[in-house]
Amino acid sequence: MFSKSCEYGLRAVIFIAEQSTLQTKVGLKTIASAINSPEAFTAKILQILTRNNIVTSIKGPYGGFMIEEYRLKEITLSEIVQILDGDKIYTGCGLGLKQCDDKSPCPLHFKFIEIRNNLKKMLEENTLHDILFTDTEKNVFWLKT
Amino acid sequence: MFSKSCEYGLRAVIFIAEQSTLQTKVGLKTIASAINSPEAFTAKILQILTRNNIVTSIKGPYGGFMIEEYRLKEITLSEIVQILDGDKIYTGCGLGLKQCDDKSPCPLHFKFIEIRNNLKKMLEENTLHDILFTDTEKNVFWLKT
DNA sequence: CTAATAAAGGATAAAAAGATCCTTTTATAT
DNA sequence: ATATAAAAGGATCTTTTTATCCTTTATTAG
Repeated sequence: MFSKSCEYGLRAVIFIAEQSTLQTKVGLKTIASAINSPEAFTAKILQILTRNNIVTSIKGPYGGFMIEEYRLKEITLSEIVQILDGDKIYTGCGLGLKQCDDKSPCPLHFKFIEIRNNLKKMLEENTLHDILFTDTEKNVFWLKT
Repeated sequence: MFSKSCEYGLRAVIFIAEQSTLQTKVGLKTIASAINSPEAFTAKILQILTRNNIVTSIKGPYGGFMIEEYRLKEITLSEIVQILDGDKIYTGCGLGLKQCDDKSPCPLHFKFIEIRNNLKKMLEENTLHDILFTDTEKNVFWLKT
């Protein structure tokens, strides 16, 4: 569904968000080991997320990554996915046709947009805050990757 | 959503199915140009689909690919997707975690399985026959890739 | 000011997906 | 039987994605 970059990105952001609610800033090593992702690759993804103002980074000793409290209710999963995977997941045809829309639909078009709209809706409706506070086993799942 | 192989495969199968209802067997060149896919790559995909008894191939002059009439109501989109992309689309965690299920769910788990189940249901419920006969502009869309 | 720490960023490498080429096998018409 | 047409299959190449390494920049404590 999502690229590896996007999966790592989402995991990283959710983890950072979680720690941020505890007023804790986290470094790359901590993040990568918590979410079980390759460190250097995760660094690249965090750079992108930093440039796109999803996370805030602080350089130097005692530095790390964090997300401002007020941003938790603003940032949606959709934004993160769009930054890391673009919008092909929202706009792409199921059969990969360039020209496929309501006017000239592929044979799967109408069945497909239904699914895609559900996904889109879900990603747009869920902010980091929502994800953190409907988590059934908060802070626990990370240990089981 | 799907890999390129799977997109080409679905397009090829739908095209072959369409032609098969007209009692017409089609060759690789015809298929690749109709569905706008790379010929040699499409050949590989058709090999896989032949081995998996989705399409029937006939070698030699006047050969080509076809789908038996009675198979049209049996073959679902789901089968084709599973053959070409495996079942990660059905079973994989949205965040890419190995261990993620109802018992130890990732933070997106319950929101995700809803989407995935919709997709699964759609692919399982639609046979080639269904796709062919709910196509709004039958035989036309291929020309517009 | 210096040493140390941590993120940023450039360059490169490895793996996977996508695509092509060429030879072999099978079947058909003449 | 032979020439030909078409799919099967092996080998190889290209591109994209995933991943690593190393140098530079920024920040902090002492």
